[in-house]
Amino acid sequence: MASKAAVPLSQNESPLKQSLLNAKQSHLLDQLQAAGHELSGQDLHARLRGTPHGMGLATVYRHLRQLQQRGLVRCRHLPSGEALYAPTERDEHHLTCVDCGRTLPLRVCPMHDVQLQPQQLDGFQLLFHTLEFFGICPSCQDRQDAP
Amino acid sequence: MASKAAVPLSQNESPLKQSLLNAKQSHLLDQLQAAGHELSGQDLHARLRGTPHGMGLATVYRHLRQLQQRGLVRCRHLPSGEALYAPTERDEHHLTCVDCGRTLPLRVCPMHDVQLQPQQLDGFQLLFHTLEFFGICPSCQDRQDAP
DNA sequence: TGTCCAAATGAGTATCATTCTCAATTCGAC
DNA sequence: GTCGAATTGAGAATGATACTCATTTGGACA
Ligand SMILES: [Zn+2]
Ligand SMILES: [Zn+2]
Ligand SMILES: [Zn+2]
Ligand SMILES: [Zn+2]
Repeated sequence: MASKAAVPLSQNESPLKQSLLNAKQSHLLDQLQAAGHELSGQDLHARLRGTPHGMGLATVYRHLRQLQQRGLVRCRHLPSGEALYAPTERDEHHLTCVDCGRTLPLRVCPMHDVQLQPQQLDGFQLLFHTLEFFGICPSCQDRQDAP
Repeated sequence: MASKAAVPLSQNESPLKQSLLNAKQSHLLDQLQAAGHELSGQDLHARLRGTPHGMGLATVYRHLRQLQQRGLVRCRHLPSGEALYAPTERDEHHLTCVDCGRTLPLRVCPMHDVQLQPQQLDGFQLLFHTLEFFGICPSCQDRQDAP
């Protein structure tokens, strides 16, 4: 993640992002995009500490909420209750073991081309979705069969 | 606890349910099915208090976890962090406003007939899924347009 | 450049759902 | 009835997130 040539805000920066985000929000989004995987609020706070873009924990959570409200970031909750954040542009979901908690990323989003009926939307402007699968992983299946 | 001859457990009781659940777990599941909508752990504890099926909060959460591990119950987390539980047999999902939090139940599950590729499952035994949509409700759209 | 106000910030504190601890109780087998 | 194992629940601990409020920042304006 180190760096992309000093260009703080990436090239794929959208007009939306430019017009609506302040510097700290952009840094959070950059961090999430660069990480390549989900991060918790605490993770983000820890990663930015010491860098020129460090910010307080309260600010991290405040901006994560706003990024969600703009549809740029989505979060899911682990069974532990911890919330993990990811950019919505990365349309990834997971398969999680209800027993040991092991998590497996899915390569494609099964909702990719499924459309919600406009009548179901009831006027809502759709921003993003969360989709998670739960099951029992192979090793937990074995443990259950022969304990 | 009181009696079981009296058939407190409903007629739709499946073999799975009979063989794997104890009395308290069945009462929790019955309560969730009877409610017709999602309930939090606190809700369940409050509803059962005073009835012959009352149980401690710790027990409620313990059994909710086990019901999830058996694939009989699923939960989703509100932005507030509160977890809401529902029976997996009720395949319902929601559309939630990221601004005011208003929630709209969807009538049908868009994943209903979408199948996950076996190769994606990597040996997992699939139990259930969670799917939630997020957007901006009509009244919050208005407020944003003309503040 | 100096003054002003509104918005943004963050250290510390509060909240609150969930989990943990462990002594007491219940269950089941003999 | 007795004994060990499993279940239970009251209360305390945990931990992520939200809140408070005094301070800082930033830009408009003179
Ligand atoms: Zn597992
Ligand atoms: Zn998706
Ligand atoms: Zn709204
Ligand atoms: Zn569904």
